[in-house]
Amino acid sequence: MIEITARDGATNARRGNLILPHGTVETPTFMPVGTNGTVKAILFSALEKMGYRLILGNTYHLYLRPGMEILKGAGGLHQFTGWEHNFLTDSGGFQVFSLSQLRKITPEGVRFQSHIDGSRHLFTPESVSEVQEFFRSDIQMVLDVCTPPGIEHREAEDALKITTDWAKRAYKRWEQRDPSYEGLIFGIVQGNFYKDLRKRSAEEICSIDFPGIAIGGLSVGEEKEVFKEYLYYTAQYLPDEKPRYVMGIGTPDYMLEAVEAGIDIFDCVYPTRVARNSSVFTDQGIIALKNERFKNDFGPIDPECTCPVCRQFSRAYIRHLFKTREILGPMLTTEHNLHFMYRLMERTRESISAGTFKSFKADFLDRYYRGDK
RNA sequence: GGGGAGGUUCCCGAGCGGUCAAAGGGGGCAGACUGUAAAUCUGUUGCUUCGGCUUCGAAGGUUCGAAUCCUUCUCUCCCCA
Repeated sequence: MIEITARDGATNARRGNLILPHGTVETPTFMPVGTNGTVKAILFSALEKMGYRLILGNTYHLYLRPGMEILKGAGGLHQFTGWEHNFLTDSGGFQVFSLSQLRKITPEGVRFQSHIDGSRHLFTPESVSEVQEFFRSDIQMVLDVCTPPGIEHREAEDALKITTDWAKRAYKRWEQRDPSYEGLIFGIVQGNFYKDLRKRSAEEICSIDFPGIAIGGLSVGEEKEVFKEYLYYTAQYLPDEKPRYVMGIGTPDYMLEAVEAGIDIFDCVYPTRVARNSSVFTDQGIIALKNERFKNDFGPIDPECTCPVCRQFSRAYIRHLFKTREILGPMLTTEHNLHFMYRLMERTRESISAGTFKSFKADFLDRYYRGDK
């Protein structure tokens, strides 16, 4: 559940505490993505030190490797990985989307082939909930059908219907969980880029008493203006008293839009993925450290940043690490980017409490877009 | 001293008479990345006033035409003495 501790007033932005089995998470919050039970290129201890209390794991990947036997044997994801705070686990719905050539959706569930060894598997809303229970996931996500922009209304509606049906089945299965398992389950709104379908999906999903609601199917290749339009449009139908989660967004501009729309949680591979490709966030935009112009730049990534990386290492050195393909390069940029994201959320929360979110967002984005890196 | 192999665009390396400014790697440069099949992928990499111009160790030669054939020189590596 979520307790709202402050509201911005001028916008729908809100601050709160998300109470979960492995501790409270301050919202709005960004979740780093840890697909395989690790946030790539960084230690849990570093995440913890930054302040992260909730990260994402992936059902699809963990189910395939190491597999259920090992995860059950370990006693769940926390025990297996050593991450002592919360895990939200994605259902595999997105992999059904992104690995579309390897799967077939039926009303029963999704049949798919492993991208690793081609082996055949079936995910149903029930089985996916059960798997996530075995993970001892703090927030499990329902299996859903995520669709790309540009499809016909008819096709989007079909996906919506299946998503709603699966949501009901998943919720029912979750209600029958083992009493010792305290994890929550979130429903996911779909509806593609059709307003009637978004509204309908939101109403159908919200009619089920999920402890939290996610907006899915955004940031799947549509234009930013379209993203914003459907974000705000969909968010208005979500219940105020429940945690709200927009799946798959993670650039400062998208995140601040989501906060303004009243969203509490987001996740994204972006900050960690681009970090491994040498891009780093600063208040003045994103820069690619592998670029030649940084070879003699002995200053920190971001002079305003207080992270350990910025205190100790220069742009020129990190560029050198990337040019030489040293593993430390991605490690340092990942740490910086996650620190940046945490700080951005922290500043966002502070501005909501102060009632200055609107101007904080405007000022931040003004500098961010202006560049001057 | 004798015998053999070879010098290709930043590097390695293919090419062995025209379709070659020259395959393929590497390196360089740039771009992309948004519920992670990603420490990945894509583009580009002689000069150009875009008509061309210069380039395959050097200099000559054969040919309509040469990185590719011939001669000499030069350098490198290997084997034998």
